[in-house]
Amino acid sequence: MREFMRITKALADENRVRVLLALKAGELCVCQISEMFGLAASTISKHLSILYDAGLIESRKEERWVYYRLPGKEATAAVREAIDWVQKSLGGTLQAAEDYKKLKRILKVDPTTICQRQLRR
Amino acid sequence: MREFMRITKALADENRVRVLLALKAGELCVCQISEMFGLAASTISKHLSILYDAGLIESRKEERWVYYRLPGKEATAAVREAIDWVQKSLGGTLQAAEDYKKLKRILKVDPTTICQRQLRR
DNA sequence: TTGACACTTCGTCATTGGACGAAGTATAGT
DNA sequence: ACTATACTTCGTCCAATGACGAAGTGTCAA
Repeated sequence: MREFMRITKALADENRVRVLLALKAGELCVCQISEMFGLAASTISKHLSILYDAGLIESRKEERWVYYRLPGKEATAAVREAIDWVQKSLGGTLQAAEDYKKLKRILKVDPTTICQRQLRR
Repeated sequence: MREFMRITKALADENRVRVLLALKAGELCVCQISEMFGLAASTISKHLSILYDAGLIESRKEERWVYYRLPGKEATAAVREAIDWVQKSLGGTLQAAEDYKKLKRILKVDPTTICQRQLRR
């Protein structure tokens, strides 16, 4: 029950759901997600920690960056079903399409440039 | 997206999830649910309205009572999958078993008696 | 070793959410 | 018609949530 409620609470925020949808395309670092949503890095970091605590994402540290991704097969059934449900319900929506478009633009540039660009605002 | 978020927010409260589990056993009126959770009728009514707005339950008025139940086949895919996910993830938990036990005791008495009993506290 | 940078944690603030009781609505029984 | 009852709505309270910037941590480059 506790695990399940952590998942439902994690899914009860639109930005976090959009992160899950975006990660379908592959792993992303915090600054890329931050750029994508136009939210402060600290805000994104908090969202990611909530998704992480729910088991909905995994992370990997490489050099200066922390990359987040969807979990593999070691995920619990509840987690796998939650992610499938999100993808199935929203994968084809306008919001997902727009996010994906924006994401592609961000992925064209390497992380270093993206993150430096953020500082200039 | 809006429909989906209404569902996830509705599922982000433990009491509401427990209501969904309880409704697996059949339709229930507000006073029965109120008795089951030991919460004020107004609180339960609010919870039920949130589940209702998300499409996760339906209602039927009969005489003095309003009965709530899980939706039938006319429910959207997102709703059906959400309910299946809840049942599958939590149907076998201790919490669900305890709730079911308490529910059976409540269902033995007819609604009139239950609701009158509440007033005496 | 010093500075830049990616990220996290902390403190603050405004908003939302869940609880209650009181008041309002609708229906049944006398 | 009046009262009781089942539920909903409203107003209020406190706790939880999401946003931010500032400060802290760890890593890389000069």
